[in-house]
Amino acid sequence: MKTLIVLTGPTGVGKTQLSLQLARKLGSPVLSCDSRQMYREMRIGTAAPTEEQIRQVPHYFVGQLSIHDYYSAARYESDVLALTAKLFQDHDRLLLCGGSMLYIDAVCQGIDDMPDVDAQLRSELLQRYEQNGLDDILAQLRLLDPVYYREVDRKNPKRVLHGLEICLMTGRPYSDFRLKTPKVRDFNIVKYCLNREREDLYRRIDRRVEQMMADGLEEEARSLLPWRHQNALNTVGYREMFDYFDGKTSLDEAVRRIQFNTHKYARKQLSWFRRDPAYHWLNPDTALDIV
RNA sequence: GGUGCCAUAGCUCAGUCGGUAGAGCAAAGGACUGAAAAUCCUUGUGUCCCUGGUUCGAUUCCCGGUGGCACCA
Repeated sequence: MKTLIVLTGPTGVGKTQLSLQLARKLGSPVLSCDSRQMYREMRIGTAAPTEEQIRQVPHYFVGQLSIHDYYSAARYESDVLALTAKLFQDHDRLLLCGGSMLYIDAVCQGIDDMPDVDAQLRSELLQRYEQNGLDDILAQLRLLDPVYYREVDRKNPKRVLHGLEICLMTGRPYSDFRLKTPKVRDFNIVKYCLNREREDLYRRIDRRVEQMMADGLEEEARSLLPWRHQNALNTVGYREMFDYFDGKTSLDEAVRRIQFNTHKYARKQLSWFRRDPAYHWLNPDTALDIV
């Protein structure tokens, strides 16, 4: 039986470093699971693996997209499954490493079958929401899908909007598609989550942000400014720089806010991982012997 | 040395016409199925700088002290 080893943990905990060592030990490439390192224009601000690191160990799903491309957790699921089907032919164990929670779950449990969102419908609904407010959207969702209306977080525009999108696109209630039935994979999955003392983690994050600045985050962000409204750029490290370019903050403030927002993101990741009892929790400094 | 202003949550500050106080940020927890580094929800007891006075009652008013800032010498 083939095995997929999932290595995750909050941002800045040391996944990349460990994944290189583990991959070498396993003789596996790294299947990256980071929804932002996939964009080739965003190397510095996402702390993507360097060319040198990629030379040491082959990586998939790093820099394969442009910020202008549409992508989603569901596409990631099918891309990864297609790849593992191929790679498992001459590997017994493969390493999947990254911190994008939903993407990990998409691979491990699957995502219910549902049509891709139509870009035009999305922008129309978004405009309607901005003009008329969420109540207008909610009212229609209530008519078209009372089941989801009851369950959904009615204060969360993204959830509400997406529910209505699917209803309008398919003519069927969103809840008909949203079955939440876990898919069974034809390989084993072993899940590891790295963690550190909170203070230690934050210190590493803060230092990493300073390193990004030294590596040219400001220039990278400035070069992407014309496309700031692309979803890919709605990302910690870029938004704060855009605010700085707008004159809303000083550069020092922008850096501090990147650090704080990265702390927040790390906490959010931990809260997701804690919920999943399948994880084995590891200290990054002593984790090498798991394989 | 003189005068003025300030001293309240980890930080920046608001406020109490005298009845022991609240925002933003930080921090902490949670939700999460095609935008997910996104989006959304919850959590605020702190010698209100110190001593004394007035008062039933002072963080609030008054005297003095300490520290900071500004201006004048």
